[in-house]
Amino acid sequence: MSTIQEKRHSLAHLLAQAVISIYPEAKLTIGPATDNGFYYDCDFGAQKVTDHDLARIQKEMKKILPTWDGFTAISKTPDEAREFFKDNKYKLELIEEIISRNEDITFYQSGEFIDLCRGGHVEHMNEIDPESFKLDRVAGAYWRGDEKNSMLTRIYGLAFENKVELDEYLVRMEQAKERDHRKLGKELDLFTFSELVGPGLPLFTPKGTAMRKAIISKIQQLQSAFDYQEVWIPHITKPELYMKSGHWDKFKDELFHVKGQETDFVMKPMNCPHHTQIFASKARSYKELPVRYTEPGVVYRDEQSGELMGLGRVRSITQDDGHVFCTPEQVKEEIRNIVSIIKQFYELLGLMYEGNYWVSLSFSDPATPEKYLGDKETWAIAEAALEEIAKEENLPYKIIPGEAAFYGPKIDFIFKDAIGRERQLGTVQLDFNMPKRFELEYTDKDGFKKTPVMIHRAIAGSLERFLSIIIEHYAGNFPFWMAPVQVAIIPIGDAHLKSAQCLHDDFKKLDIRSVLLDSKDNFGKKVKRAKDDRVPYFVIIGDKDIEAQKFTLESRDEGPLGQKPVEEVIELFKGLL
RNA sequence: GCCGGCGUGGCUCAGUGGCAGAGCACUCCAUUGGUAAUGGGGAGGUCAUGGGUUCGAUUCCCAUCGUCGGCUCCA
Repeated sequence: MSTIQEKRHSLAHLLAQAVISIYPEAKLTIGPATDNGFYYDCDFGAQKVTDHDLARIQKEMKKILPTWDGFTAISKTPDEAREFFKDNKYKLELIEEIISRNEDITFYQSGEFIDLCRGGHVEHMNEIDPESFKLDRVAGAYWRGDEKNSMLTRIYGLAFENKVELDEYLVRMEQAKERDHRKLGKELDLFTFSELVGPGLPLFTPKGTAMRKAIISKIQQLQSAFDYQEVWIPHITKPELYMKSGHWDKFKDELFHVKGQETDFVMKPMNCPHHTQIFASKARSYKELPVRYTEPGVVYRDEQSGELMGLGRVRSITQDDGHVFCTPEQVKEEIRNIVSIIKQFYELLGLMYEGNYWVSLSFSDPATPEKYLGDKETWAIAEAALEEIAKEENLPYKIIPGEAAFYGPKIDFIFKDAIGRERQLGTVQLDFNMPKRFELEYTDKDGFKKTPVMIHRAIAGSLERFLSIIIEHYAGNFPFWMAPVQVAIIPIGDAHLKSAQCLHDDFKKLDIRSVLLDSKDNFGKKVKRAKDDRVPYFVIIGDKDIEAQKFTLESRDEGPLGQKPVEEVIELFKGLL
């Protein structure tokens, strides 16, 4: 019995044959299996292939499928291979690479169709259920993933063991759409975009802003154990700041440039260089280290328009940023403290459990040293330190070369989102380079000036991206502390309005976000509004409650909780903050 | 930025080469109600924007903008 990946890869061959029989001029390139199906990248030349053509191609695949039995390997000499694909520059490029690696060149034949392929197919095509796959969409993809190359047309197919599994997948995708943060953001009135303001620039409504504040203050609460000091910096700077930090060479094209009357400025795309200048503002002693600055700062990046996606990728980004300046001896403890904040925060959100997250030790790529600041030895020390901590903290880590920031290696926390996609959230970054470039120093015990180490960290990362993930994670059913509206107060009739208003005022004094549903809607409609808004609790006030001097309480997650005296309601809510 | 799809009241969507439609939301009137939509009226749209074809374009064509799915990028 063949594996699902072998089936998927075999379907890629079938797709290629279907493409060729409909578009004989098309040039095939590569066609691998993916984790939900397969694709084939084709060069259709001037011919335009769109989603509307998929049905026809799929029909052709189903027509060819029963005519194939298995895959026969054919060995070819380099010259035979070159001759076979003499009209296909993509395959020729692949063939030359295989030759240069001294590997055998294999072709596989199925039916009339022959393709360059290293293998991994089903033994017989009758293992493939014709109802188990479906062409999904067309997309553009650069040849070899390089944007300098020409763009090919990629045809994506979905494929599973059988129709039931395929249908289940399609249902899961439909369900994912239901919790899409863009849809829920609109329904729950959390944020909006304006064509006048521009793409990638989200505007947060009062409700969305309440959530942002709740998240920021939760992080502040968790980090308060570690003596962070809040700072504030302007949103623009002279470009010289980034020339000195090293950001300029790498990112100058992605900065927003601001033309002043006499001097030109740029919008800050990150906070660290500004923060170094606060550290540098006076002489520092080893006695005051570590110095820990934090700021929920907004940065601006001119992201490519095609990259923007709801709150997932924006041009105005709020970072729950923090920078620690410390001695080399203090590095490990500081990083451990940050890891502990990240752990607490994501445990609270129910994301931090075995199997749902992993840790990327994002290291430099030795093959491309020009991408990084500083010398090899410093990098080796920094990377060794991070790995040591990851081991000591028992983090499920993998070393990912080439994922480092240009100034230092990172510990990135990667969580699975609502539909199983991996999303990077918290990050700790070790930086020996920027302090040197900014000539930061402190006077050590021995009276000598020394360079501090800088640690960059973010708990939520980008607040916007964090929100997009958390909205989908909870499907809008936010925990009490984060919910934009925490309690809905529902008076049954006008006679109960006064009492409802009193309770509303009590909540306000306690910083509990309540809403009083005092419209003329009838009771059922008010209940519907509270439920539609996914308010965690609602309180009902009617004759029975006023008589009993209690309130009827209902929880979104647990259902009716019966009548409670006001003190008990308030105690319950305080406990949830 | 690149490849492809899609743009109709605030929202969700019908519809058509010949007067622009519904439900929800909004507003007004009546209804005074105990767990998911009370009834009736009203207002609201240059059919994304700009060109073109046509007697006539929301509808067909082109461009721009926005958005969605990918690719590339991500300090």
